[in-house]
Amino acid sequence: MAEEKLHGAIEAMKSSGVRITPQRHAILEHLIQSMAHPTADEIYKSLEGKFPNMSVATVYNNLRVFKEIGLVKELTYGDSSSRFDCVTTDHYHIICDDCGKIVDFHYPGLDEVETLAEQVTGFQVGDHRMEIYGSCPDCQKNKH
Amino acid sequence: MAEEKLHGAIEAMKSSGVRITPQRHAILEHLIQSMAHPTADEIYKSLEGKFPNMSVATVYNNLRVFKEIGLVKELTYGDSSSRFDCVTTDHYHIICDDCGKIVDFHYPGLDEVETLAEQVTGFQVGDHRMEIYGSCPDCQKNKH
DNA sequence: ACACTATTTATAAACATTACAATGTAAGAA
DNA sequence: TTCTTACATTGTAATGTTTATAAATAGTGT
Ligand SMILES: [Mn+2]
Ligand SMILES: [Mn+2]
Ligand SMILES: [Zn+2]
Ligand SMILES: [Zn+2]
Repeated sequence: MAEEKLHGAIEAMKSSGVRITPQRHAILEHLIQSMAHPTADEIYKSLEGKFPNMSVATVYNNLRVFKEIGLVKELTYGDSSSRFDCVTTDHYHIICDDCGKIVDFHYPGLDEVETLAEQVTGFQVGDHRMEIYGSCPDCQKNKH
Repeated sequence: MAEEKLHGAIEAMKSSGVRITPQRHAILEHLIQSMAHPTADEIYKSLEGKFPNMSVATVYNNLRVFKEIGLVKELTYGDSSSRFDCVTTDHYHIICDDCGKIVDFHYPGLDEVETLAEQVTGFQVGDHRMEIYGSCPDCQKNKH
């Protein structure tokens, strides 16, 4: 499944006129295989064995390119680094306050909320963001 | 109304053993009077007439103190500075993609979403965050 | 293989925020 | 009121993430 996704992503790059470089391929591969919503620096570190000379700027540059093509979504947080997610379907996230783990959470889009917000505020609504915070099963055990 | 709120906030500080300094008073006053969810730097700049020697670190320090007492909530954003909100009642925000304006949006808490997330993920949920993005009435006009 | 241009690399810079140490001061005690 | 002292402020340096820049490199169509 990851194979096909990678292949599809490469096709998307080709049809957008974006060159396929070894670094791009590796970053994309890492993103698709990772379930963990990695940071730019985590990607950078995980590839330094394969690409000892790769610059961290390359990771950031390519994540921006992937975002522009729509292959990747950036999850921003105030305190710490952004995390990156291969978009397949729309989904929300639940985040552990204790260890920072991010888990996908599928739930129908909050369309009524958007509609009401439009009526009440006069904004023309385009998007929304929702995240749930709590304690993951592992961290619950380690607490008592 | 702002008067009473400020007074209540000062009482909360007293009972938490937090000293009332002129800088603290002014920062709190600015936060309570502002509808605009200011950044630390905006607060700093707005007070430089009154306190020409105030350090920006003082603003950050005190915003942290206010957060710890529960007088203020921090709204974090990936790209840019945090914004600060005097908490009265729970509410959401709608944010203009074009000019950055933040408007309060009152809506019942998404309790069913939290409950379902708990069941599905095994997390113990404590909180959630939701924001709506779009184009504010002013920016809609300026577009045409 | 060549040419053209996008991409990578290395490094410096930008920016928000925090850490630190020295100085100043709020608030309770005497 | 004055004294005391722990807490607060200030100025500056440091941190961490992300972006900008320019020179070197390499992908792609011909
Ligand atoms: Mn995800
Ligand atoms: Mn608000
Ligand atoms: Zn956890
Ligand atoms: Zn606007």
